[in-house]
Amino acid sequence: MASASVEDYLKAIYLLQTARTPATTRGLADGLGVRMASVTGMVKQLHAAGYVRHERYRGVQLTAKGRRLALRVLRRHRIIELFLSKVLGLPWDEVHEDAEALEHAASDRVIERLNTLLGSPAFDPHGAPIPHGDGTISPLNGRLLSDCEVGHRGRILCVSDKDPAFLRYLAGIGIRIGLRFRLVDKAPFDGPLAIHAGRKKIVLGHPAATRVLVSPP
Amino acid sequence: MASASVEDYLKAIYLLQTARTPATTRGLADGLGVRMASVTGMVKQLHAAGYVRHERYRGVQLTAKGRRLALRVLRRHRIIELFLSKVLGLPWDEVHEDAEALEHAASDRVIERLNTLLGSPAFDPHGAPIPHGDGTISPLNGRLLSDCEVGHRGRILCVSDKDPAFLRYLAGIGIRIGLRFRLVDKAPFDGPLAIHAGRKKIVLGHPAATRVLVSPP
DNA sequence: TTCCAAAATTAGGCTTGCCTAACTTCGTCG
DNA sequence: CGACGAAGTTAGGCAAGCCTAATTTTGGAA
Repeated sequence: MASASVEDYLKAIYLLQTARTPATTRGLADGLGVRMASVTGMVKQLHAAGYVRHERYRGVQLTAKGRRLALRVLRRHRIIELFLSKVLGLPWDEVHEDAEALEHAASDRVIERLNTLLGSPAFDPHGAPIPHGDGTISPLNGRLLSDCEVGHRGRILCVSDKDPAFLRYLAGIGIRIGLRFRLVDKAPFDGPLAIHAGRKKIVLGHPAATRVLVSPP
Repeated sequence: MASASVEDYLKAIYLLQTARTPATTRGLADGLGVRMASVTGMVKQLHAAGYVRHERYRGVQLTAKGRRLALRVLRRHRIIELFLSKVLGLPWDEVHEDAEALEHAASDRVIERLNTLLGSPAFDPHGAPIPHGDGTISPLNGRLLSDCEVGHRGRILCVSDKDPAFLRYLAGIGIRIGLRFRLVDKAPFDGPLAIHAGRKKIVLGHPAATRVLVSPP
């Protein structure tokens, strides 16, 4: 059985790769809240266990085995988030932390029962797809808000679950949204954005905006 | 925050004390599946943290602080067991292990929501009382089957949750039960017992029987 | 092209909680 | 009483995962 740490690292690597950012030592250290030296150490272990490929001074890449485990962890995480939100009635913007702890303690049996109880849902409370039991996952075909042109309209498909205040700010999944202008009109992918979300006008700092997927036009 | 290990030790000490057996190094080592030396080491830590009193070569005793934490852990454990059994539909004799893992990962908030979902239940699936949120617990006024005289009749009030096969064997909480005879008629509290439980005739080895509480006549 | 800051790695250390092996204490039985 | 086996403790070690400090590599800017 993989340790909770190993599971956390694989999940973090998967999430970075999925965001089309290479899984660097720096990125993992920031994402996991540990020092870079700790990441280097754990990466060696993950490599030895066959979970990742690693080229010194380059990032890491999940092997098929690593990806499989990462998706299993992500499945647990997202099913638990949905359970906490839908069944226990916890606010959708506050379930991440609890899920983070429970995902390492819940057995496959418990997870599959929760999945049944929830009706084999396709998405978690933040719009992220729930990996299937067979180790596959359906892609989201939205665009990053930060990649969109000014004037783009759509609906919020998916947001990061890491920051409760940010989640409350965006109001919800499925909300109509429009990109009004970029407050800093420099490079296309830099600086804050102004949007309409529902009836509110919102200004998003870039790091937040990169974590918003909107539906295609 | 106390570690999962600390919580497990305190829970084990509490359970031993409640069974009116002194919490010895041996008893804790057996109950927790570790070596005696490990128990001695951890007991030092528990003492330093103010959870237990300890006299060398005698057992340990919970302080008020230790008892409070033990009851919090036990509350988590029993609420989770009931949830797994009643809401997820896991067999009542198989929920112990999953609860053991989840009790260290579930936040107070999650536990209180589960408690509400379950209707603030008084007993777990094995008939054990669920400690209250305020750190108190209602006593069970039953007798240990192994303490009863031949001929005693009553209902199963509570059984240990540690051994699934044993649980299935006993059929359930509330079942009528009668002590027929002791297979070894030596000292009153020794050797296997023969009982009627429901329609079945059952032979209990002593260690199992000591974990059965029956209602008074 | 060189240089420098950021990224990455190595070396070495700390904590937790477990282990084995060796020793001490306890309590029971002859 | 005395001895012996079980219970308990101490000493020393190990693995996981984190840390800091020192060193190496990289890649972009002057």
